[in-house]
Amino acid sequence: MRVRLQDVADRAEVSTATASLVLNGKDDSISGETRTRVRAAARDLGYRPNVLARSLRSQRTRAIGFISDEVATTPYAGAMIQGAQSVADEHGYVLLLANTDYHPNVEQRTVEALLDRQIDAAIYATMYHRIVEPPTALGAIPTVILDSRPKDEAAFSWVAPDEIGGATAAVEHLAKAGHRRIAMINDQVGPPAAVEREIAWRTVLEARDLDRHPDLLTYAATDSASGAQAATRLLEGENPPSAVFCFNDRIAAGVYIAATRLGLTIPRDLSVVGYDNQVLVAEAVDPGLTSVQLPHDEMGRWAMEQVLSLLDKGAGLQCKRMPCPLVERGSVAPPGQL
Amino acid sequence: MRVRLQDVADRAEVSTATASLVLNGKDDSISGETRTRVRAAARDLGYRPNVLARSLRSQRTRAIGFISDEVATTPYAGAMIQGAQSVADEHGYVLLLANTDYHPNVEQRTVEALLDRQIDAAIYATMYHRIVEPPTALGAIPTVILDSRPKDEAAFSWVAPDEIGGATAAVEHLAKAGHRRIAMINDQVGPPAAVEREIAWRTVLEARDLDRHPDLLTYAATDSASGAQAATRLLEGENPPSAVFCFNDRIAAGVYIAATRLGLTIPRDLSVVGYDNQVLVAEAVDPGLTSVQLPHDEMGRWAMEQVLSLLDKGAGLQCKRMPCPLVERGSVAPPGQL
DNA sequence: GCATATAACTTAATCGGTTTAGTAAATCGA
DNA sequence: TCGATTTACTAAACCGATTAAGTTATATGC
Repeated sequence: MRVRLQDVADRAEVSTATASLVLNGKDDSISGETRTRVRAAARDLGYRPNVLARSLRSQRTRAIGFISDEVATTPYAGAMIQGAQSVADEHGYVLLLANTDYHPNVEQRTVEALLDRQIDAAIYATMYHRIVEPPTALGAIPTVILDSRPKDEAAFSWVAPDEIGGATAAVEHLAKAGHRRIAMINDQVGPPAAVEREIAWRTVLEARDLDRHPDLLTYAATDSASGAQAATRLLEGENPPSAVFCFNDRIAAGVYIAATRLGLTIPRDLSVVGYDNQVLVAEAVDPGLTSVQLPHDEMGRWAMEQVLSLLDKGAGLQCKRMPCPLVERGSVAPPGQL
Repeated sequence: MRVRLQDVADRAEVSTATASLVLNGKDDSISGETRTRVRAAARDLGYRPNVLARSLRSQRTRAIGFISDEVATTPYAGAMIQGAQSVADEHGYVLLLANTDYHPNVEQRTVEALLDRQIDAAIYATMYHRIVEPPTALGAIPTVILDSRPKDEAAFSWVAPDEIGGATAAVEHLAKAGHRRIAMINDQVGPPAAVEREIAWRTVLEARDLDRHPDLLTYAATDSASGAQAATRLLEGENPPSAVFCFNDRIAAGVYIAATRLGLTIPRDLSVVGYDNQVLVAEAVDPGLTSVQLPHDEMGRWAMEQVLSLLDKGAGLQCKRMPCPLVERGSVAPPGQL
């Protein structure tokens, strides 16, 4: 059986009230002699407070619900949990995990289960950047949206990747290398990330007055096989690009496959930039893939920090676009003389 | 303010005792009329029990601590959390996350924080298969080890990948394709997974009386660049293999890179099998990499099921080697005439 | 007709803390 | 010297449930 405050109080020959006051540092009116006696008793017995009991009384659990659609889809998205978890830990908070499985009923049930456990606040996370509408039950507690944007942007604090910035950096990087025919292979499903990256791509083409032939934009599913198909279309077309900006690294891997099959060498004959900076993919290809990094860890940390400042300081809502840095490897070179 | 049992009782004009009995189905001695009144009141008010209060009284929180060294290293290891989480969810349990950061002090602190919250049991997980010694504090509650083996194998329930089975399947697959010179590139650090996979490789070579030249075994760090170096050594040596079994997919990706640079085509000139079945890597290369899958999701589920049966049925300790199935893609063919 | 069993509740203790209000003794001021 | 503070504690309420032990009215047995 665990040691209770009562046991400490007994050993120090004081009441539980006194023991509690001492151990919580509210001991202005406790004599020094008693203080040391209580502390010694607690130490000797190895006393640890029962957080449940304390929470029941104080109406604060120091637990944060981490609700996400799933944990494991995108490999490095776990870094968001990691980031959030470590900030929570630094402040003596704990993370309660829950999944929605992309299903409103499950979500409803799961959010209620967390609220039943009296979580102080919640992080509503998604494994990829999209537009979400958190369940109304979460209105009862501070909630921060992680890696997505709420339908009503003014109702929540949120953090999402700066897709425009990341994609702009990628395309600028290609343009600065001298490319004038920069194609894009985008996600055919068209999530917000795809829309924004496409806007950025188009904007750079216009700003620098590069080739804007409609053939330069094509779509694929987000796997390497589809990426290879799309790249083949581009490269065998009438106006093949000298560089390709891809929605993600898997598509970019497909571009490598297509290029090799067509006898093209990267980066001599074709430059490629991906998105996500999935190290596993980016380093599995030769030469390494230059890619834009999604700041999962930073977003997770930011979200938790925002949660805590909503809780502690009663701060106001905030939203943040987290920068997506370009990670250079070997897949970009000046255009050749094809 | 949340609706309390007291509010329900008031509305139904009964005591909280009666309300509690009705809502928990222990209503043998409650009249049908009262039953419906209480249930209606609960429904009308949207009553949800305070799990904290219930747990304090019942001494069971239905919370399981999930302690791991880190969350996000190996991309798909998050599938372990996912597996554990979904089983927990099915049984009305919740997961409390904690990290050890591979640091004994952090581990100590973090485990105590979980115990202070009165978790019913714990899963002690690692992001790769190794030998662990969980903190003694965990002796107080049922604990299952996930993706590792305890130093004292009889002291805990545990589940780890069946490395021998997986590696045997991989090497047998190559042997059955007709290869007699099957090399292995193993992890130079030598974790248990590496030791066991090497034993399996050697055993198949002996059982089938294949070439066992010492040059056929070499070591690398577990990234593609090191894999490429090791593969180059093998392929430029005096007795190049016709097939390579790699410790993991990243090394295998390096083998592709080396092969291509040496003008060899996979699988015509060289067959390759990896380990981990990291889809991102396996599909980023051309042809797709045949690989052995680590059963993260299944192990996570098994661990949680074991935890629950220790809790509910007071079952005994168990340990389990989870099968690692071979996933065939296009990197294996009969040996050529080199 | 009276003790006893049963039905249908309620009272109050309990889980393990925190905190407000209160008390007794020591100290102070005039 | 006596009321007013101050010091150093403690008693008891409280958080929101669960549950063992009563309580009251009605039904049953003989």
